[in-house]
Amino acid sequence: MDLSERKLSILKAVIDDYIMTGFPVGSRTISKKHGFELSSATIRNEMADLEELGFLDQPHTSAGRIPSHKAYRYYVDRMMKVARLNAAEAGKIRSYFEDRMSEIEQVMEKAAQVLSETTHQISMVLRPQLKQSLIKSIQMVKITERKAILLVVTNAGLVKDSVIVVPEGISSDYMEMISRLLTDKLSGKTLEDAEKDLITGLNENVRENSDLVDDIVEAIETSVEPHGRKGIVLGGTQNIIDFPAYMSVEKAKNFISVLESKDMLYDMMKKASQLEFSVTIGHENEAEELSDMSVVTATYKIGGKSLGSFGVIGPTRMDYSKIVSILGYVSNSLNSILSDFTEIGD
Amino acid sequence: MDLSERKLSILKAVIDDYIMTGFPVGSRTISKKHGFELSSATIRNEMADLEELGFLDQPHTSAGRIPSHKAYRYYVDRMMKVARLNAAEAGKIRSYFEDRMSEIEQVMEKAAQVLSETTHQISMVLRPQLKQSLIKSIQMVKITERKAILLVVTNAGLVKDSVIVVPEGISSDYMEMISRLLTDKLSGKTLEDAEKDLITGLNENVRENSDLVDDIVEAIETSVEPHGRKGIVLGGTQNIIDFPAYMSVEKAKNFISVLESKDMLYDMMKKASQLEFSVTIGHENEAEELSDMSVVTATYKIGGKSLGSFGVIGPTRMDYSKIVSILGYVSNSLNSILSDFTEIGD
DNA sequence: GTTAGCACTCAATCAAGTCGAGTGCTAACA
DNA sequence: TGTTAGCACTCGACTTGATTGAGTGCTAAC
Repeated sequence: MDLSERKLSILKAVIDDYIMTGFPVGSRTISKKHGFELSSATIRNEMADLEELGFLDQPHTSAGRIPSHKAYRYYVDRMMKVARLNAAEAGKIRSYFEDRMSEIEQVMEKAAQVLSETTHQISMVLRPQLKQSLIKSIQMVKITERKAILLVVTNAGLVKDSVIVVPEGISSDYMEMISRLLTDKLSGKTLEDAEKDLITGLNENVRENSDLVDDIVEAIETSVEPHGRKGIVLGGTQNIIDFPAYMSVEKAKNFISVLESKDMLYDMMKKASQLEFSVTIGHENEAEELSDMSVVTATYKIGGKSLGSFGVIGPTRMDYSKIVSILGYVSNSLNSILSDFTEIGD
Repeated sequence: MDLSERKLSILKAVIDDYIMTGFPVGSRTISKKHGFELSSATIRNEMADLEELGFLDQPHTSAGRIPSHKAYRYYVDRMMKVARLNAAEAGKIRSYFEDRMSEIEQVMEKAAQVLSETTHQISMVLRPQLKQSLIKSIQMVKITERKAILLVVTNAGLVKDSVIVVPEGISSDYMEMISRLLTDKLSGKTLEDAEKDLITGLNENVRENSDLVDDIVEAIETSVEPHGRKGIVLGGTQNIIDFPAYMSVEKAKNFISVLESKDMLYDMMKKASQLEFSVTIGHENEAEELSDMSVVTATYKIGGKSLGSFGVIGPTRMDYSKIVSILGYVSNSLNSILSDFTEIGD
């Protein structure tokens, strides 16, 4: 089935406009906004034809037209030009795939997940502040010809286990040598310091493998500041549709954007990590935006030290007793899991 | 500030009822549902007092009462009993923390995340079907006194890297021996078969360390069927609030529950993994529930073989051209990342 | 084939009216 | 003095009807 040139361009205009705006498109709009040299009446005639052919639908008599499923199909099959992504978007996608999660990171994600699913609220987890943890050892293990796993073990446990590519022909012995070298040089230092040291001090010893060194440095870097974002993991943001105060889509979006900026949450959670439990109700929240929300938090420990907090946020009408008991259980679970990471005895 | 016994129990009844139902609570409700031996009029008097004291609010003159923030605070501080979690809930929480993600799992999560954030739709990623991948080698590496990392390498790359606890006093040499033993015994087999073999065949050799064997079996188990759930990762479910068709909260919840059951999605994605790209619009979807949704999918390869698919789902009104180009880019990224996992040369 | 003109349609919006859950108050009762 | 029945009152939720205006289809002229 072939359409005339003109019908085609009108159809395309309708589809484009509707995809952009979401409102039914009228004949006048087409003739004005899309630069046709035709009057709205003419467009109307053509649109009537397109409707008869099944490409356009009319929600009701006096509304504009919207593309039918058939129109989308036609558009996808025959009219659509697939643009290349611009650099910014491509970069964004790439950066997502570039960082891996450490064991601890994973536990944080799991915690966020389980909290939101059991409480039906939005959950928040503050990542542990690892900058100051001390390195115990660094090991590289060859797993295939050109791949190795780098393990960074600190007094807060295993914080990084990432796959790195190694130059061909490196022996297991050589790797072990490097591992020992790294451990000697860095053990006892904080992750933060280690990062600096590595860049300046290591190159001489393994100059011939500077790519490898770069990979190692990068791995340690991302273990200090994973993702480079504020250290909050959110979970269950879809639960917002259960919040009665946000029946209006407008408000809900607004709140979501508050959550996503994360600054406010970060400050809150940071403060909360002082107290084993905290319940903040409505106006007690410092932030204006949260005056009809409640926040319940608890803390987790790594190596006996309270290193971070987690909790939920939701409407003041929440089942506090249940939530507190869940938080308590999760706190225990986290402490025991995280202490598993930490070795006893030093 | 102390309240009379009766006021207290009325306040508690209001809070409990309101937390349950979400509707303002009337005096009649209290006197009936909560088993008071008082008439509604008496309750009304008490409620009027409680309102004056600031514990109850009235949305408007002729409505029931809702607890004020002050009431919640009082409740949390003085009245609330924190129950112990029942076994089912505790179990659910524990099971979340029990499984770790393999490298590949992580990549899947990242893909879901980046897709939903760039397209503003709900994203779906089908986990690779690994049952049939062949084991290349198995290695255990001691990282601290009582911890080791178990690495399972297949022809689809590294599929599992989990921390396991080992009995005290096991030497690195002994571990290397076990690694070699496992590799000899299992290399060339599929993960599925390996699992069965392990349970029956290995115990004799390392009988004294049956806990260790159990851990290893479990690790391989979860790499075959991670999480034990249908193999779909969802992302960006909060984007549902941007779907105009789901302005009504009722419908939105309904759709979310369709998503969460996953059966339908699983079948769809499984089918989609045959085609490099697919666009399914509106009624073209087999499922009734999705007749006003469109699904766009693409596939990823591991070791040159198309092992899974991913895509987005949203209202038929979506920017197909942009979405297809994003999917294309993600497909390329995934292929190159996943082929990094796979070693060249066998 | 194109366009101006005009009657027509129908969702969206708003005002007025009705309904009913729940209240506060009063007076009687234990 | 505390409790209760009775009743007028309030006000949001819902219904109904009128109004508006964007956009159409059709006709007749160009």
